Amino acid sequence: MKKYLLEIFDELSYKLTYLKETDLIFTVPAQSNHGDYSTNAAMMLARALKRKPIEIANEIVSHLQYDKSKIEKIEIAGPGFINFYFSKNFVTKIVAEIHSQGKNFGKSSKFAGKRANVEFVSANPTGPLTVGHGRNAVVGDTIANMLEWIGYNVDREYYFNNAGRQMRVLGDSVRLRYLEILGENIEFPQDYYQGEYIKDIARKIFEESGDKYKNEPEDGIFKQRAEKEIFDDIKKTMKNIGIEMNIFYNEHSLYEDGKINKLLELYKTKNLSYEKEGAVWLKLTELGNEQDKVIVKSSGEPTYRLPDIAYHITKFERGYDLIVDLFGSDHNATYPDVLAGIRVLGYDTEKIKVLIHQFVTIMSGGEVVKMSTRKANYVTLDELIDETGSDVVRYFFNMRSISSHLNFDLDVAKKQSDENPVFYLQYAHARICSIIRMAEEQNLKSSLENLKLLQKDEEQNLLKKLYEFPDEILYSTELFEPHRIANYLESLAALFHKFYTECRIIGSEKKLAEARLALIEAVKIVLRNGLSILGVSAPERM
RNA sequence: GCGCCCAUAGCUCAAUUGGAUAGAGCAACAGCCUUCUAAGCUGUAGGUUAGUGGUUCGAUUCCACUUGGGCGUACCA
Repeated sequence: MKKYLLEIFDELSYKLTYLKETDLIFTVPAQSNHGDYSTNAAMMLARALKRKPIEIANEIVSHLQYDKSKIEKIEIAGPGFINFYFSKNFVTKIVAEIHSQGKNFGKSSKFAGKRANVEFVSANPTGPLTVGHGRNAVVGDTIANMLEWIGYNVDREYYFNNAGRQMRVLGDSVRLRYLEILGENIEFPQDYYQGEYIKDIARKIFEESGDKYKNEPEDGIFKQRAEKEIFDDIKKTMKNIGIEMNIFYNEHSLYEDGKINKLLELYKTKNLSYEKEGAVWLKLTELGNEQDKVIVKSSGEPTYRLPDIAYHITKFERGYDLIVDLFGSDHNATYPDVLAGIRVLGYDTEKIKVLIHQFVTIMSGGEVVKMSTRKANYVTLDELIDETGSDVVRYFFNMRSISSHLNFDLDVAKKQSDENPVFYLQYAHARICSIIRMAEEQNLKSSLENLKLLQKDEEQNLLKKLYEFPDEILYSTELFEPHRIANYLESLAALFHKFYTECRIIGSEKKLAEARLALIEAVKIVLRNGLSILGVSAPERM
């Protein structure tokens, strides 16, 4: 429907050239008595043309050439809205389109041939993924899916650091637990990793090698083993919610191939850095930021900024058209420095999209669960998946705007009941599958021959919603807002459930039953496609 | 102090780059299963969109200030 409107307006713009002055926007009005689609173009143009909106609207409508079998009625309403009413017959045509495109329905080629890199999770291997990481993981993977749907070739990338102080503390935590198992009297510092998993790793080393490593330093076997065990665990957790990274980028490699030193030299020769109090500072104030920051400590060790900048430069070197960084609000102060450091070297930072999601609050029994990795007071993502299932986890993290704090109510998530919104969608899909099975038993098959019989409100509303799907994906993706897809699917499922209660299939007149079967098959395709973007399964039975 | 994010129905949240009468789910109340899955549907009730100003044909949306919360504000990442 929208496609047709764009066509006829494009044609009209040769006659009324002022139409080219504004971006034409067609929206689905909240009120059904405002038509199927509506545009505010006349109002938008009013100021520029210094004419009355109603007058412009009248001019547009009177010059518009359109097929009366497609558009039934055009009205001008309110301060100057132009409302379009499509013919019922035309509306039904979407069913055939969905059938022919199948699992590709909703895809767009707008960004075909473009390459995107989505960096997410990026947790250092110091402990299992927590529920806190879960939001990042799920949203990142979903955004990657969405970008694929609009044509991008996407790399999913995990950036990590297995060097530095954090990892030394990790290795030493394991070492102390190991010595503890050997019966030595140890003092375990408060700021070391307190989790049980540290003891598990120490126990494994002991069981395999006895006291062989009694005198090993912390950054030898202990660190290596801890890193491997923890990383394996992280990968397993990601796999459990359907996430597969295709690039793991090690920060350490930036040192090994000299990128860090090269960058440091570059800043120096460009006179963008200076030494003070034994440290190297980047002149960020000259680049418009609030204060200069240290890039190399007086100890000679770089701060995270320098490798972060070097790392992002590799993303440009690797030729991406779009670079997406997703992280939690605790990192919100870091990215302006990194961006400034990259921009000054001539890279187009417009290609970088920084997404910041707010924190997750875990609720259990009406109480807030406080979390800290260091203190080992957390719910792991794996525990959550075990208790609720991957679908619930993915849906909960996807269903809210990332700029909102997310309340994750463990009690609701665990319930296999109508309080849990993911089942509402899956139930719609399962119901459709069930009807199709029943129909088959009665030798009833869907047909695209008599779609024009789909005239009832419940049918028409459902059909109109189906039209919106490709637009919704494109729009949601360009805004990087996965929750819109969840919202869309919920309203589609609601319209289906209404249709289900009002319109019977088995038992209806044959031609109508065939057309309705075709309709619900189309709904099934859209539900399945939408759920697959979210990474949620579409069960055949429930 | 400063920066980013947030404040919408009792609770959790939507609201198409400023649109027409602010919508869902849960909870509450009243109904609907001898017919394709009641994990569903229908109805009732629930709002000064935190507050005050401003911008304009029009503001939940944009701007300023105030209040209340989250996260930052390192020679940690």
